[in-house]
Amino acid sequence: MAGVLVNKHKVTSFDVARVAGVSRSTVSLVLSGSNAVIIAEATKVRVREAAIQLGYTPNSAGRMLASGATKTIGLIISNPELLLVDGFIPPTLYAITKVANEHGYNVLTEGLPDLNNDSAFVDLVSSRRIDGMIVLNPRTHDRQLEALIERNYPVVLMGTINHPKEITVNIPTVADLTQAVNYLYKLGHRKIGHVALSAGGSSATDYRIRVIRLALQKHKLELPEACITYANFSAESGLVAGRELLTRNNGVTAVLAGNDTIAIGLMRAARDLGKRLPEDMSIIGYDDLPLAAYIEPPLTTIRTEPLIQGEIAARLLIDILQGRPLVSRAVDLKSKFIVRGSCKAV
Amino acid sequence: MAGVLVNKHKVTSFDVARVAGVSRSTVSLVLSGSNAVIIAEATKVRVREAAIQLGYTPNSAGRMLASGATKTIGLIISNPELLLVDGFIPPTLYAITKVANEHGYNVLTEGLPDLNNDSAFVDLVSSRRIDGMIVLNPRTHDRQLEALIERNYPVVLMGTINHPKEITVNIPTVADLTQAVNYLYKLGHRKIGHVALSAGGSSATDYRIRVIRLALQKHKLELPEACITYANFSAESGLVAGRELLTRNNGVTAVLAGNDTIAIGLMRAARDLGKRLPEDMSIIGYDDLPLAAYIEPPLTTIRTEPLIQGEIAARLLIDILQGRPLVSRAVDLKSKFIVRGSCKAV
DNA sequence: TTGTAGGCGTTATCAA
DNA sequence: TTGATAACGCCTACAA
Repeated sequence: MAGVLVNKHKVTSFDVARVAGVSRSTVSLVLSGSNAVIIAEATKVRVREAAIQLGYTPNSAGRMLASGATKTIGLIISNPELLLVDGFIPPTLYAITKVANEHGYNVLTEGLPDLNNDSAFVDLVSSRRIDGMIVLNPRTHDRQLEALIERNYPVVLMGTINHPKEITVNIPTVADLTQAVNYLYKLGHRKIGHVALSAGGSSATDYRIRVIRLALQKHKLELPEACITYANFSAESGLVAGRELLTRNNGVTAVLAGNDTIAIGLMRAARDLGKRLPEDMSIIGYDDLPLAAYIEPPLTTIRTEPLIQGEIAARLLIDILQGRPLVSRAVDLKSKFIVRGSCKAV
Repeated sequence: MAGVLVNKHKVTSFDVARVAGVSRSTVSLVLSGSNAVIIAEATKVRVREAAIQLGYTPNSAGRMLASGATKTIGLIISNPELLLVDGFIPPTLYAITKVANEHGYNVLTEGLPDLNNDSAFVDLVSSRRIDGMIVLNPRTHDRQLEALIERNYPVVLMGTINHPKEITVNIPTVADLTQAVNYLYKLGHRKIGHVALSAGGSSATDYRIRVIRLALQKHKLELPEACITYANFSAESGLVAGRELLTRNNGVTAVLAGNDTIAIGLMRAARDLGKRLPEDMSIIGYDDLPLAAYIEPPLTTIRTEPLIQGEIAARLLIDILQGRPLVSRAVDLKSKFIVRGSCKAV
């Protein structure tokens, strides 16, 4: 009878109890491994053997209903289309799933369909389908998200909506973007452009523009609107926005791209306009995709460590769910400026 | 009282019944929108209003327990590390999540930790946490997976394990790989190499080598082991395996790469060896990543449509779950050979 | 057309 | 140290 993989007939704790000659409560006590009550070793062994013999696995719905915990965390992806073009989400998802599984949690992935709709996570929460959630790229004025945070619902944000009660893991890349700007300055660049990550109004995009401006000011330089165009995460959008930026006759000799993918589109635009890279145009990316080092020219960029971010977010949430004290309510990670070959002195 | 987003106090169907002046069964009937029984319009309205007023959402655990359905599908990722380096999974995940949500299903993502372990999906299945599952890159000799298929458990494979009872969506790229080989032949290449997707023994890898060999035979050409090296999905592995292939003195002038990412690493290897692209070396990728068109040189490749594959897999599974007849138990999709600029006549 | 009653499989609370 | 018993919240016959 060994080797039973999946049982066709439902076997319940009652069956195990019968075979082991104990009550259902005892079965539950033994199998959930609670240390609250002490149970005779012999009984434990009998129960476990019966469970294995019968191929018993506790029914999760029954367990959820009785215990009130789902052992599931929700992963809310604010812009699911980014899965198609951006490199940040997949490693994040990997890290979160890994940590969650290690702690006995499952991950339920939910993409938000569009801005106007009632956010799908409201349903997950109120139907008690998840114990808590991690929100990727949270939207700044999401009323429903704010309401959840205000009620102390277990939420960890990857990114920030600047709510006083939020719990967040974030990479404030001030230092690195500044470093990147200084680097370009030292190479002699005086007209620096920016192909933004997405349309203005998004918090990440606006933040980076602010930081770049600040860094340029230290060198008495500016970032006028004429030196910015707005892409939309993808290489294709980088090509379009890049072409616009480079044909504006603004004298730009170096460009900070919103992410590595956009940088690749931008490179294409530059080449299409007859520019040699990096001789005629210096380009800096953002993210450090695994392939950034291998493209031509190897991309100088800013590494944002999605793996580590995801891992920390998951740990934070699980700490909350298990009632452990938090290390910190706002974990700020360090990014890193990676110099490769896509920039050159003027 | 309107605008209640999430209720602190649990509100059950009993409360709704009380407020609406009906019984709990009526509440259930109305809210689950079953057409089995006809209910007076006025009653429906009263129930719905009461539900909204109280901020009632049915408890999913209760529902699962009573109905036996979880409205959740499991997405099993056989090699979760691929999330870090390969471009195929993210769009697949996107498509599956989208279709599932549209049909009222949630998606539970589960990565398989390693080969020796009991596959994690066994637990998902036997604890009745999911109604069915989609398996990405299924492993050829996974006994547990085979057992599930034999018991007619609802599983859709993306890829194949050659089980007579499997339900699968697959892209047999014979035609395109052959076309790619012919294309290189017409350009005058007579020594064609291959940087394989992964170590030999994997079904996708072996399949492609077979197809390439067959195509070459038509031209009286061969693919000896000296002209193959084995990468491991990533650009980095493509660099290493590419370097090995190109330094073997095998006279190779064109290479088929296991995927686009590997192709990018291979390009790096070629450049590092002083080769100009595409003049000194023709390269063909596989997948058509969104950025394949933008790198330098633009990558000639084979498009595998992960979006469409994911969508079909999800539809198939939902059809099964809802008891609809299947269009087909083995959906074969067409890939497409995309000519760009990474190949040149010798 | 609506209400009653029972059951789904587990955990938690007592009492023994 | 173990066992009864009562929730948990919903669905579904079946009866009215």
